[in-house]
Amino acid sequence: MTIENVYKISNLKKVAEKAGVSIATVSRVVNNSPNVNPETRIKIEKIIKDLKYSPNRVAKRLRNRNASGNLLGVLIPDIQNPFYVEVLRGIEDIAYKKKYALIVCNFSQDENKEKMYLDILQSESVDGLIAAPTHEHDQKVINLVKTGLPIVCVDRGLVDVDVDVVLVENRKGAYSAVDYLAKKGYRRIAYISGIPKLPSSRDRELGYRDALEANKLPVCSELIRYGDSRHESGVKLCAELLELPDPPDALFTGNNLITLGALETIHKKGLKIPGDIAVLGFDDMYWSISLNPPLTAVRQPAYEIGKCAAEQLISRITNPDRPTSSMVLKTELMIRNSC
Amino acid sequence: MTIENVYKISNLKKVAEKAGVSIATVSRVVNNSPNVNPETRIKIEKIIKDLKYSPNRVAKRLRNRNASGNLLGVLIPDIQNPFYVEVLRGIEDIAYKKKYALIVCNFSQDENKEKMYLDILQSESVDGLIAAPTHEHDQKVINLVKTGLPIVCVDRGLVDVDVDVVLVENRKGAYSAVDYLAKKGYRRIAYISGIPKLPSSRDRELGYRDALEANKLPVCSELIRYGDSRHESGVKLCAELLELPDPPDALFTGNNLITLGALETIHKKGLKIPGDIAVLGFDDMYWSISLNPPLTAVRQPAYEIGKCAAEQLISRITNPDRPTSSMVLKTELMIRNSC
DNA sequence: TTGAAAGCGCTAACAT
DNA sequence: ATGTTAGCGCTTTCAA
Repeated sequence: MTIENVYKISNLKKVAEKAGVSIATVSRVVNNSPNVNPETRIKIEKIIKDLKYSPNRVAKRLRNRNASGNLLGVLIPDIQNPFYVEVLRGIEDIAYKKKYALIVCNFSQDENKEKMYLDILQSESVDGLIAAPTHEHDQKVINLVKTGLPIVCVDRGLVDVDVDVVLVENRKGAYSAVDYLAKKGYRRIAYISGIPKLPSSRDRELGYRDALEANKLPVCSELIRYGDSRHESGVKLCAELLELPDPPDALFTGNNLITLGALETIHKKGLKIPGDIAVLGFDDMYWSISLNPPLTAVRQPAYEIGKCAAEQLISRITNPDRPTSSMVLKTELMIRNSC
Repeated sequence: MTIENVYKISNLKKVAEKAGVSIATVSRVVNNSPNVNPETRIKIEKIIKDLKYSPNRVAKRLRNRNASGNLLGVLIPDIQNPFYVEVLRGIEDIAYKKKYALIVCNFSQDENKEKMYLDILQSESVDGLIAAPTHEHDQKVINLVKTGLPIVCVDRGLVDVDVDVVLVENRKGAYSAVDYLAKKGYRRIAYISGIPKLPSSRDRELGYRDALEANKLPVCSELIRYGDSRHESGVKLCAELLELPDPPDALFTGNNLITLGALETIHKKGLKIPGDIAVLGFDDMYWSISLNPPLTAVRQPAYEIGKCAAEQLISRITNPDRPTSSMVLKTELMIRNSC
């Protein structure tokens, strides 16, 4: 393998020189413009191969700020959360298929990072953005939508602005979970909520309340706890619940990180699941079945959420005047042995 | 259209016009060049703020292909593996601190994707790359190193080429695990390896064999199984092991995905841990303690790996002539209740 | 069918 | 201290 084969720094000019044509013609060949003499095309294509020419994405984007640079931004609140990883996988697969590259930005729930990444994404002239904003009033994302940049929100929408969004039926999903618990005979069903300012958390709480009511079970405010969406709040709030004079006999956790935290507490106390306390989590994980006992959970179709979002986004980029739409995907109760 | 005009991004020219100076002067202000009149600077800074000017990263990179565009590439084999997520977190934190943006590319063990992302990264003129190559002979990454692009490898090195690398003591880590098992009295200790062509897998196997020998335990080939690094191979190979005429009394799993798969099989068979079979996994996870029983595991300092790699990379970018180095980080045995 | 040239936004060498 | 300008690699009129 010679050095020339390894270095890959050729550009339009070099190809043009070698072919004895202008860079415009080479550009036309590269971009499959019809107005090229077939013979010229063949000759140039060969040289392109020889020189291992491949277009410089940066120059292309600089030139065509408003055409497609085949670059999408993805803004993720917490890459440690397997839910978002799964969403990302869905996005990646569609992007790969449609030849888009991704700039993935994880802001770890840090609004300063979020702002920085949003600025970078804009500065990089991405063609579009898939984002899970920190909340419905996330002004930074709202402003970006107002610039006209194609954006699709996942998991939560945005207030005061028209934007494509992909959601799941949080309320119904929570209802099905708590209803299942109630029908199984559990009477004191607790709920640990994720960040309460997220619409998804509120909707899940609504579903929880609906199901309690439908099953003629009282809503006890001491059985509802509000955390952030971190592992630690699951640990702590579950402990509080368990130390209640009249502790719950079942626990519905608002998201997977909270579930994991709650499990930690339950195991630490040596409690049996579901004997001492039943557990049902919102968010399934590919290894929920590896838990002991395997966890019953409300599955969000995370991979599909990612796919849909990417498809929506690319469709909007292609056709910016299409009216905004919101997709709502169904959840599924994965029944295993934790309740 | 009007909306787009309102939020139109400003550039050097606009700032220069409004300030009545040349774009060069504005550029000097932006880049903190000393050669600018303090009064001019103040005036320009105000206008920059008013116009919400921020430099266009794409133009900057095109212009300075070899200077710093403050952009790093990260190539990850499997974002579903919590180990890499943790590494990524370490990289992110350093990058954020040093004002580098990241293009994160997950190729999901797909070599075609890997190739595409490598091409994209190069085409995007990243300043440097942190990569976990598919294996030591990964020609695509080797070629990239040969182009002179600053690269740091994590988790595995590269053969035939001089490159910075950040590793952990795989052999020692595995030794400590299996030695612990042996000292606890387990006699038939099985090992499920990850992809055997990875140096890390081989080193862990070496550590396993060392420990067996040191404890005067025979090495039984039927107790060593080779998988890929996926969940499914843990499921399947663990089942094979358990169906042996003389099944193992302890299981050492080569990475976290395999551990999860093995756990799934063990629970499905209704076996007790550690009574029926002890389990010790390579790779700790932040929720290992949420498992039942909490998992004893060899902790790799994944976050630190990411931090070190990012620091190494930035240092190499700053000083390309520094000799290559390899860092080896220590592992830690996290003793819990699964053995 | 092809080429010449402008220009995307920026930096830096050179000039003033 | 400040301005002028070439050029990074590309696409796209406009001309020929």
